[in-house]
Amino acid sequence: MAMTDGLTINEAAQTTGWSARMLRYIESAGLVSPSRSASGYRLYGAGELQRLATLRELLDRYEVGLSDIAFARRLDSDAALRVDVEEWLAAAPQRPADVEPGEWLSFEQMRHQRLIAVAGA
Amino acid sequence: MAMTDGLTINEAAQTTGWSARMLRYIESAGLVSPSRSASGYRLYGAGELQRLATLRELLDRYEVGLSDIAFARRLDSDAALRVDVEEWLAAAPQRPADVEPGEWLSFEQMRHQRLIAVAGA
DNA sequence: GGAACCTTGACACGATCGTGGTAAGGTTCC
DNA sequence: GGAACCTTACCACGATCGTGTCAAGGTTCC
Repeated sequence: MAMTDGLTINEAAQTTGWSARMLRYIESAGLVSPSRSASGYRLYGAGELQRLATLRELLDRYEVGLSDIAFARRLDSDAALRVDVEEWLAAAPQRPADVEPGEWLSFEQMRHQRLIAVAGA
Repeated sequence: MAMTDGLTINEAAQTTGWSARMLRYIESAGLVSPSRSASGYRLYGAGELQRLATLRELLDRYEVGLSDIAFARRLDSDAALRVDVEEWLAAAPQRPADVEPGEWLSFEQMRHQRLIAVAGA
């Protein structure tokens, strides 16, 4: 079976500027996972090549790491994580001053308090 | 002048379970920035103590790193970065098999047409 | 004025990230 | 059947992350 369904890893490397080593690494990070031929060869289609090109742009333009994009992907797929991170970030750096020092609110309590504050505002 | 506006760094460390070293590190990561006394001492108020406690919960519960939360914060404050990351992640979640060029070209338009041509060859 | 804090800066260390190699073995093509 | 690919699995290396510790100096409190 000829591999007409996409580029092999070295062809994809040539095309995108990534090294074959990095293409495997990017796959292990869960960012770009090409399909496989019957015998296990990676086959990069137009979609994967596009993603690899824009991934490079993304990293260069914003000076972020692959692990950052991997975390963003995790934020996208794990709703509970996303909500908790968002709520943590949303917590005001300054206090409404009605919190008693000494007893910390759990996430659920904090969420409840914030909902009350929003509803009452 | 007595520091009645908050806990000093070692008091905050005692209270939250973080080490004083880590409180400075967390501040350097832009996650929890206490106010300062006239002479430069960090003063942790109830809000900061709350954030430190929930930060620990967040890291433990999801096994994420401080750098991940710092990146989430950056995502929150940098709209352009957020949009570009979101669009990258949305481009091809999993195995689109055969993608129509018109679909994903909407992101970063013409610049990639050369790539697409090569991929199609 | 001394003890006990606080500050920034530095050195250190294991763990992980981002890369590159190499080795041992299977696949494709001619 | 051999050249040229591909696979996974390792070793290595500098850079950064998450910590601790220590030094040199300023501040607070008694």
